[in-house]
Amino acid sequence: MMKRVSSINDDKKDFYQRVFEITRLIPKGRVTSYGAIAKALGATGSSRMIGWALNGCSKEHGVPIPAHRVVNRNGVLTGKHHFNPPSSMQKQLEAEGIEIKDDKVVDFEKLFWDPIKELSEDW
DNA sequence: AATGTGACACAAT
DNA sequence: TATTGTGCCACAT
Repeated sequence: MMKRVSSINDDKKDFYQRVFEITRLIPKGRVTSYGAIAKALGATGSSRMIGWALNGCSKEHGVPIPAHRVVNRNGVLTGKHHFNPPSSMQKQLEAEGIEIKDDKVVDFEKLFWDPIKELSEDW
């Protein structure tokens, strides 16, 4: 019988879990975008859901979710207002060596970490 | 049940 | 290049 593989699962419930997994996989000092994660999950165009999922990450105690490494496709820290304090997002990024200028990630393209590219190795 | 909102992204203007 | 409108899907009221 088919035991559910972690990679292939249509349960919506796992969608959030999937987002957490990928977010957790973001290497230190790197960033990714909501759209990239959505695409990696096969939910292209549903990038807004990523934000919703991450919104609950704060409540997922026990597993640290580096949500601060997720920004929009423009490299802007759009979700900083959901941190407390909001400035902590930039602070954490800077602590990892990421430079922030005007709420934007410097060299975003260079620091961008594509989940699909990484996941395609094993998945 | 319907409507509005949201941590986005893309096309058109 | 910047703004605006539309699509997307889940959740709150």
